[in-house]
Amino acid sequence: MMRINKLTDYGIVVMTRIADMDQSRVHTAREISEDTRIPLPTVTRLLKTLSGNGLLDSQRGSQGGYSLSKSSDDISVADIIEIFEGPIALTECSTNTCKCVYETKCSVEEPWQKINDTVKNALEGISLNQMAGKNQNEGLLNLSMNYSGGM
Amino acid sequence: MMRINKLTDYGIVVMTRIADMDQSRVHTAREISEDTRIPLPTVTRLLKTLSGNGLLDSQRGSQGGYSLSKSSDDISVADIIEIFEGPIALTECSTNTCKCVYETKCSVEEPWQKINDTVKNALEGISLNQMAGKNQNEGLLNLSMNYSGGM
DNA sequence: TTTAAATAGGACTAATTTGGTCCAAATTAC
DNA sequence: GTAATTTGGACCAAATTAGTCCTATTTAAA
Repeated sequence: MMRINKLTDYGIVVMTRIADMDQSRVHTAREISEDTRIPLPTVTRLLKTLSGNGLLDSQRGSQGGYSLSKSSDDISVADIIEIFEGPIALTECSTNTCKCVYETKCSVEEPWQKINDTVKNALEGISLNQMAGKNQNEGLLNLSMNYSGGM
Repeated sequence: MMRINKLTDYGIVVMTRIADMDQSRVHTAREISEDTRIPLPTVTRLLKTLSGNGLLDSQRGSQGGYSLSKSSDDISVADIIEIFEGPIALTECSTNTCKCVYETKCSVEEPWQKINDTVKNALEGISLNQMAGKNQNEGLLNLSMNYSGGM
């Protein structure tokens, strides 16, 4: 199905949610978990990863929490995906460091790079702002998954 | 890393290889395995899947083998990927049948579909012909993987 | 008509990845 | 000092993926 990972998808959900929240204060993991219905331990992990990679600012201690490190206009979907999945590369050959075994330069390398660039551009072209819609969308949850009936 | 699966990648290698071969005759699994260095049992499986899904014609029995079911111009990378991975859909929300749990129509749905369409178009836009290069490329092997040292 | 060379179909296992949870430490506001 | 948080990392279970193998069927040719 050529999916991005669930956690990556959750990551986007979480970021989108934060982008939709009051930017004047920080938000706790608990708050975000309740809003998104994603279990707290998982949200915790996502937020740690996101802040560890500079997409969120964190504030420790009581009254602490997370907030966007920059404007939602300046955060792309690609940014988030790359944090959870590494560089966007559909195959080994998509990267510039393709090491084909039997060819000094195999013929599929170039088309793959073209494909990959297209995909990458598509993902870089969508900002968090666009994802959020910047209108009310409470309790967003873009996955048809199992947090409805409690797995 | 947001990769397509290894088997899908192999599938593309195999199809590309066949596209580069003499179109006037059929080619056996053994022959393709030797050319690509992908182990025979795996190649066998790939070919079965590809022919079962109409991308290859097969001829049973002695002197049998596989050949492209249509011109390499008319086979896209997307065709191959979809056989191994199902419809191209980066997230559940990418499909038209997104069933968001808490929203009648969540806000991320539309951007995801846009992203997905872009990706899909990119993959549909590259024909096998382009992948093959249609010039000599013996023993192509576009994966930096472990069939050099024999696993 | 027998035999050898192929594909077809599917079961099975091992390896890897992913998803999800939990705990102890550090930090900070009150 | 205490309660509320994030930080860091270990850990396990579940799911997916990769890869192999066996048997049946088909066909060309001896």
